[in-house]
Amino acid sequence: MNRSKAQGELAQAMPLRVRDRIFATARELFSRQGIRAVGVDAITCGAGTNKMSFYRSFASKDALICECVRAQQAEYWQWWAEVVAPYADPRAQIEALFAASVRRGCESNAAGCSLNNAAVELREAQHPAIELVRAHKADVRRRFALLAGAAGAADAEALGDALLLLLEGGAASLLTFDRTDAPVHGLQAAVHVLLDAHLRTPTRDA
Amino acid sequence: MNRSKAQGELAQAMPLRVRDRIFATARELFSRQGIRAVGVDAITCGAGTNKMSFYRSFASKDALICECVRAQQAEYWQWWAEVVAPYADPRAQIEALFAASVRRGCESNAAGCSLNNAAVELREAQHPAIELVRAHKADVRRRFALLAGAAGAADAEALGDALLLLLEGGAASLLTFDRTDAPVHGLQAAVHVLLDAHLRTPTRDA
DNA sequence: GTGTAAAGTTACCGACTAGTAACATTCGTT
DNA sequence: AACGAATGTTACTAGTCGGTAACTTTACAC
Repeated sequence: MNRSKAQGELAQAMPLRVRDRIFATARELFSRQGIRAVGVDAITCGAGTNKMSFYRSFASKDALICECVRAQQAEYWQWWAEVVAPYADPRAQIEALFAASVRRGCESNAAGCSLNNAAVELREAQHPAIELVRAHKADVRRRFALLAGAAGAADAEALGDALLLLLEGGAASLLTFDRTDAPVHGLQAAVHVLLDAHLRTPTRDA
Repeated sequence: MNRSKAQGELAQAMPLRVRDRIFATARELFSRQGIRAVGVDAITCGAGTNKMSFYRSFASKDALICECVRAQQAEYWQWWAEVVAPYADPRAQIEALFAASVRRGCESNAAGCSLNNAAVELREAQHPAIELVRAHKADVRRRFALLAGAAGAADAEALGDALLLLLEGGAASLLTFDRTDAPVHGLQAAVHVLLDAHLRTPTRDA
């Protein structure tokens, strides 16, 4: 009856509470195999428990999905804050974000942006998780525009959007390219060019 | 018994042959609702026919998916050729491709790149369609590098990859942003900056 | 030890899925 | 008229899915 028996391949060194084990397993499986491809049974089995315990912790699979999206979003902003923290210069912060993003993307098992993937898998329905993803992406866009403005860009929205496009493109490129030579490795160089163009002569003729 | 009876909402003004109607309906539904979300019954019903006729025309749903991907790929290159045709200058061709891409993305009902969406929905399995998507994306990357080289870029791979990243990012941005103000509208400006940076002083010091 | 809360077990429901068998019908060609 | 190919119709299999009911077992607190 010990939890460490071999039934849950993912259940080793996991949080004690069943709910947390289910949640961690779900995030892992969702990101690796996709939301629609992973059933409730697969999650509970992977967490070393059973379906009834699942429905005692979550109202439905959809509710679990929403919670996964919220967690992803929270961790993203935490990651952002940590990456940005060592730098005071906005331009340095931007470059650090992209450097860390390339690292993160290539190290992760997941392909692409898990929030975008969720949006793809859950479209057509007005699935509640999609609104969360939309709101998050709008937040990221706003943050990039703020950073671009702080860096001194004349057109902060334009620079911010260009950066966002590159970031999304980098994640998307990991969907179909081998991470060892994916186009995402050209991200930083492209960002550098964009920053140079938008931030040149910051306080010359004003 | 006339095909024009109301059973197939999509079956009006469609090709005569059942196989073609099924194929057209499948592509429409796949791109709007997703591959996994659309069942064989929904396709055949939308095409104004039935499941048996489906399996007389296609070996399986997976085979149909592969054929849809192949068609998408073929139409993409045809679109590319038509967009590029009016221009002789490689840089003008690149800019035309992005201008047309923004137009295409904002006019289309589909959100994002349908091939990327397929890769998201069919991952985990070594689904045959995914190899087609991979190969196609590698082709696009190669074509961009060739174009960048023809335009006179010192580092054609770098410019080509940067362009590919922007293109993919533009498509991805349509997944979660309203197409009226999605970041994709900044695509051409960003491309212009990148081209200027990579193509400046083309034959000066060589 | 006893009570209580968390978790495990088994069995089930209804809906949906891809795919098939057997048969009936339409339609164009000759 | 007749033939054959394409298509429609109905019914079915077997599996999976999300979700639930009723009950049993564990573990911890007092």
